[in-house]
Amino acid sequence: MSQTKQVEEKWLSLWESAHVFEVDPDPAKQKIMVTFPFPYMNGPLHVGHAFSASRVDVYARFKRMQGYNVLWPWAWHWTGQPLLGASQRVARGDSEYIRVLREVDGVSEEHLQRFVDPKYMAQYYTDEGKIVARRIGFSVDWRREFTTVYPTFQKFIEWQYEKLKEQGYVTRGTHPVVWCPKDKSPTGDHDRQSGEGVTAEQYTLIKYRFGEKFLPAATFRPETVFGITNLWVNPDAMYVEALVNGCEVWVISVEAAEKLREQEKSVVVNRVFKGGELVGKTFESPISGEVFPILPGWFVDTKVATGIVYSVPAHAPFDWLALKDLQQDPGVLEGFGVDPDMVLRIRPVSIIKVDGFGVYPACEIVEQMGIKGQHDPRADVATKELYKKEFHSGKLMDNCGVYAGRSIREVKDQLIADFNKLGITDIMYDLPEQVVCRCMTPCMVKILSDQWFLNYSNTAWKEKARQVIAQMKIYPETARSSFYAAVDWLKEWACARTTGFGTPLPWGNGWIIETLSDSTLYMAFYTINRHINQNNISPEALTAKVFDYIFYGKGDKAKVSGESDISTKLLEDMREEFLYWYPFDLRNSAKELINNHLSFCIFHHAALFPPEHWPKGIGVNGMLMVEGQSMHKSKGNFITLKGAIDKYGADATRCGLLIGAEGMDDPDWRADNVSDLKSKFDSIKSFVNNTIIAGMTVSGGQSESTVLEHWLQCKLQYRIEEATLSLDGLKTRTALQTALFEVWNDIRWYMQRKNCTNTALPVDTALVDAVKTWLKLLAPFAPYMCEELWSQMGETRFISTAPWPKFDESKIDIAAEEQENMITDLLSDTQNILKATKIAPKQLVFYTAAAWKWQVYLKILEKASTGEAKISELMREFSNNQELKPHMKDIAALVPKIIKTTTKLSANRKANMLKIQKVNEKEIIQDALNFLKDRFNTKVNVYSEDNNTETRYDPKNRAQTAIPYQPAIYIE
RNA sequence: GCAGGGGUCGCCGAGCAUGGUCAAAGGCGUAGGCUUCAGGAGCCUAUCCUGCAGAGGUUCGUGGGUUCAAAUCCCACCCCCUGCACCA
Repeated sequence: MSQTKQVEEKWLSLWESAHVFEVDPDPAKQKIMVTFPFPYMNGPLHVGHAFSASRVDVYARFKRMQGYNVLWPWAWHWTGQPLLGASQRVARGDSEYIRVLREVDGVSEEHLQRFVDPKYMAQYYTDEGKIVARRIGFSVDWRREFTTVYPTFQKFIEWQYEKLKEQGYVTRGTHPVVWCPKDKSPTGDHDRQSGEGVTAEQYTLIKYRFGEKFLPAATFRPETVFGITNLWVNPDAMYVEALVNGCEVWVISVEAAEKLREQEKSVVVNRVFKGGELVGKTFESPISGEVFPILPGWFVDTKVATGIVYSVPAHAPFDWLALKDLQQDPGVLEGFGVDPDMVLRIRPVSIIKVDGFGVYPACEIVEQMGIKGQHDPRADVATKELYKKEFHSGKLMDNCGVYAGRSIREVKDQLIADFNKLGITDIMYDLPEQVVCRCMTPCMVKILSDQWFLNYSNTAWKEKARQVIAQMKIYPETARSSFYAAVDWLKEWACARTTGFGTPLPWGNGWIIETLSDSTLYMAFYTINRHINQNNISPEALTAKVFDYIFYGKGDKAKVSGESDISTKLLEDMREEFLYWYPFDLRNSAKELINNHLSFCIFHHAALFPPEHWPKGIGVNGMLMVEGQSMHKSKGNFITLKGAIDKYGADATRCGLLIGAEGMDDPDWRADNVSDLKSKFDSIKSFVNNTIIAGMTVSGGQSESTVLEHWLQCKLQYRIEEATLSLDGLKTRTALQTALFEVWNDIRWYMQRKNCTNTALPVDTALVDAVKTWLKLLAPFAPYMCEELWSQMGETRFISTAPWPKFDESKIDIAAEEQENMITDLLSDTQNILKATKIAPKQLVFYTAAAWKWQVYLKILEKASTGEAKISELMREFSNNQELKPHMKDIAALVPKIIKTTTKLSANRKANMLKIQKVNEKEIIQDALNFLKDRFNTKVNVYSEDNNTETRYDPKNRAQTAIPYQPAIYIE
């Protein structure tokens, strides 16, 4: 077993046997409750789950170290259709699916056999999931675990839905769905063989009068009815005359008759015939009463809508092309009894004025694009482009009745409503593309009647949901607008279906609450489920009155206890536990859930809980990519969490995920980066062991407390501040970067400056403290490594519960900071010169500025930080100064130079320099001499400009160019 | 199409609210050096272009504009991601 794995197992079992993450209410402590949407158990946990959940865990661990009582519960989602579908695919022997189960999920043959039972499958993944969720180090209180098919949980859901219904949030209605006629069930994306993402589109049927009968022509653009010239039917396809809803006879395609039967229409076919029979006859527009001919259109696809299409050649490229073809080749009309002259007389009727086009946009665009005929594929492109333009910028012309002068955009909905009222239109749904069910049956649109909805259209409910958002923290803040947009946009949501796992609607016959609708309020259930699990409370005992008492404090507890067989003590405990933990402080998930799950959660809390129990914070993050691509089992880039931990260990996996992104950006999992991270952790381990722990034994705790130690401690304070602020804002990436790399860089710089890299030299207590702080800052991210090193450094308690470092103002040492700033500036200036001159140095000499220059420098700084440094003003002041007077000639040259360099300084540094006043640069450089020698691998000397010229080595007379904080440099 | 979020120096990414401190943090990669029996790791240095003295030039999706000054503000355009429903 690898060392990493040993360490992981060791600490996991120590945490668990010490019950570190099992938390009960503690009135003495402030609480934090964090949650992560329960994962759906039709497959193993993967690195995508781990990314979102790791953010939760890091936050939980951080808050725990800050002294909060932190609850982080977990559960498993079994509700819904996919588990059944998956199980059926195994039962059916779907070889591709089974291959994936074997190779990606790593399911053994023995288990696979039993996957024909969906519950077995779900239990398998749940068990596996729990093992990896523990291994990755999630600090979960497992006593509160459940799956959504637990009868006790279902009692909670029943209670929730009864409440929603009481308050009028549940409504009934009809809804079009993509439907598999064989399964007799809605076919969601997951159940489809092909046609993913396809949804029903609504056509307007304009019922043209055809004697006593009707020709319902389907369109998305009913406004074009004003520009009709003729109808198209496919002369070779089969049509029917059918009695629709017992009152009207419709002429439609055979396929359409089938489809309309599923759309709440009774359709009785009287007669079947060939479309050619219709050609040459005439019909009447219901709007104008005008009479038009029926012409042959072989392009008409009877599988689409009604198979009857009306022609608007002025605005529809296809219609124009088809008409032109007929006019140019009248021969095809033979045998239909159509007068070719009549066809030749047909002229487009323009009804829409659109920018960039003349009277007949369709004719123009066909001309412009050089489209040859109706079979030219670009005809489709032209159609799309023209439709778009007309919809957005088109205005209806005078021949459009009451709609004249209005834009299509603003008038469309009104027009459809008006036509409906007049009874001249109907609606029909159809699929824009073919959809095939997993059972290989082509799907159609069905209108489900008596469907149950959650009425998210309810304006009062929306308003309440907005209030929930307003009082909540959103991480990152930029996502807030998405939540408001989601609340505005949500409308009726079908909350029940007839198949799959889940809780039956308490009042509905055979309806099961669907999966997104049973995941909205359950966070409250975590608070009490510990008691339910531990006391084996039966589902029967969990009556509505029990929940009313626990969540609302309603009713007399003695009476409730008597009726439910739950002791009053237990009832009280549950009530208190709920009140203690609720509301949750953070719920974190991927951004794709904003529009459904997370918004539903907001809605349901708004509906059922008072403001004091409304969610306090929601976090969203991007979608995990793998090597730059979205992760899919089918793409072969699917990474299970188990696989990742086995390969890189828990710490590197966590950090590899979190270093990828924060905010709404999509993190990218790159195997190379994760293994780099793993080896980085290895070197941290060896650094702590070989340098720090070994050094501690040599030195036995010496403390030098030089400026360098102060500098290290000071820097650390900034890192603490940055990491703490970042974590409070759930900026896990910034926090990790600070905790890992920035602190590391500080420590490295310290080590270099002390010339104590590598070997087991004595280490200063300041360094030991710094390393301990470092481990604490890293502990939420890499808990296993940190526990291990923490204990190796002699600490006997868990780092997981050690106090989080606090920013300590007293450790800020601006003089130390400026000293090191000066050294780094000197270093980079020298290197810059070396690079430009390409000199191989024999000797380096630094000259620090004369004392009088400091007076000048500080005066300029003072001026620059309060306002503008004016040269003339400064010169006047300096010439009045007796000490400076002798240097006026030099000062004249110096002042503009200093002004230039000081403008480059940050306001913060200027302020610090002013506070410190003059520093002894020579001494500082003197102290850094060994370091500088090392760095440049040559002799280094330092002189002060004040020194006597004779004792100073300065062959090129550089010393005079020295400026405070910018010593002159001479390279030999 | 609609809604929300984005486009930064080889890559990943900070910065943009509150314009100047920005050739623009940090990480990765690459190159050179040290260390090492060797490999790896570690440590150091460099990494837009130019430059024999700490400097200059050209960059932040594209094109305009505001300003003494724009990665940052305004306008237009192009491109990418997420969602668009009965499905987790």
